[in-house]
Amino acid sequence: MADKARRPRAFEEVLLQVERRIADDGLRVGDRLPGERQLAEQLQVSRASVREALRVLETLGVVSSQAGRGPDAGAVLTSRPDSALTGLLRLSLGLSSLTMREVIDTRLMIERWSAEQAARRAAPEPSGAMGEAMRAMEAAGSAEEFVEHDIAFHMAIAEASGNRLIEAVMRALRDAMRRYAIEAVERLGDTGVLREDHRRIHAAITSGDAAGAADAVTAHLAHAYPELL
Amino acid sequence: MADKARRPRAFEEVLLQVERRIADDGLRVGDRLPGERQLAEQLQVSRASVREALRVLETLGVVSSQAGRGPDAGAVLTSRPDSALTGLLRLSLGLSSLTMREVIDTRLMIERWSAEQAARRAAPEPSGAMGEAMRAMEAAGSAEEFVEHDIAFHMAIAEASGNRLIEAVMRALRDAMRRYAIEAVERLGDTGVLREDHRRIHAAITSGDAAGAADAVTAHLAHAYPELL
DNA sequence: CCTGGAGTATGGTCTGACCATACCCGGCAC
DNA sequence: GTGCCGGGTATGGTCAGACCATACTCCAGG
Repeated sequence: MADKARRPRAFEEVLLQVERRIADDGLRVGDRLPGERQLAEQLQVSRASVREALRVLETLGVVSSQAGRGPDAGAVLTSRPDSALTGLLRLSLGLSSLTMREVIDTRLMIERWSAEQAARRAAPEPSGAMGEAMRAMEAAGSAEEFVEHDIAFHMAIAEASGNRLIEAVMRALRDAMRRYAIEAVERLGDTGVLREDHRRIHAAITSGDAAGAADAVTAHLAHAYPELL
Repeated sequence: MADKARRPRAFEEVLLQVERRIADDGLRVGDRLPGERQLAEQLQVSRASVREALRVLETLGVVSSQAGRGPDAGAVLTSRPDSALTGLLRLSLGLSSLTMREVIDTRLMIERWSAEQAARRAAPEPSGAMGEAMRAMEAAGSAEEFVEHDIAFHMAIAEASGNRLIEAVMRALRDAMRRYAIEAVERLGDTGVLREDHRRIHAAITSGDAAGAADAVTAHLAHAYPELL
């Protein structure tokens, strides 16, 4: 007999219906969902079940709830995948179901790819975010501060890749491993090597040297996490 | 005054406490959380709020709830990040906040990397999962069936990379784009090119040819999604 | 020793109430 | 007429308590 496939829970039904409505009605970011009470009546479930479904959607970064009244109130469709990914990774690391090695390897894969893409596009770098982050790192007074600007530097590369999915994953990775990165910097003591790496990466990208950028990224991570690579 | 930082909601407090407990008590996968009623009393919130928090954790793939009694009942810590990632991607695609191009590009990045890693490890492929999937694809009678085994083939590569995070992301990607993949196969009509690609990828990996495996993967995706690459 | 049913702990769901927030709008003061 | 101010109201946030469904535990009886 095998697959029992237990009766779906009420909130799962709500989830399906809402998802279907998003697809069928062509709802976009910024549109509003019906109120909790209204949704409950339409789907013949209790408001509590509707709320559980909305909580799931909120966790997935698909809706954002605001109390009160007016155009901004209620459950509004949004799109912020980062927070969900971050929570996911942080908890997975907390549960030791992922090793830091796996996270760093993933980061290496993403950063090599992003740097290559960014170098191929070459031109843009309109915001000058990478340069600004590099300057801020020079002036950083603590490991925390240094890492903060380091994240900004690497996120600028991910943004320059032009792929929002990869950018979101990268953001989540960095957020989840922030503490670990700070410890790594403290352990390292001198950040001179890292800053020099950044200069090389930046130079390779702005000069359009994709292969050089990828190699520089690889060397950089090896310097930052010698215990892993 | 700027940052109001509205009062945290009750379930968010529960979330924090549970997360803290996981870290402090060193809880591992398989351990159980207190019952909903007990948690509600300990944290001085209603059971509804506890349930909303648990629903979030379940969404993130951190706990799994089972009714009834006994060792397997209650909220058990698990680790299945795939489902959360899948929902996230599926909804993001539904909301058009991600394009298929971004998803395919990400897939290309992951598959190239996985194939390279798998080739470097070379030896294993103990389960013969790749070969089995290839045989099943030969016998497939419909696009749906073909894609199902195609997913199995590519997941076998991701598994062979040895990185569970990347494997989880890959699983989510394939699940979220299943429908799109089926349509692509139907549009293509003849799967001969794809099957030949699979053979080349498999041969490169088993012979330890990392660069060849990566190139074969790139060619494969270009054949499958000519409109994008 | 085995078997079956009562007991019970757990999640799943519903109801109905009340609070907090924030817009909307009408009326009042100027 | 203009402006402010306060009630009305729709929305999410929270709670308490009840009942149902499920599945293990344990003990009585064969």
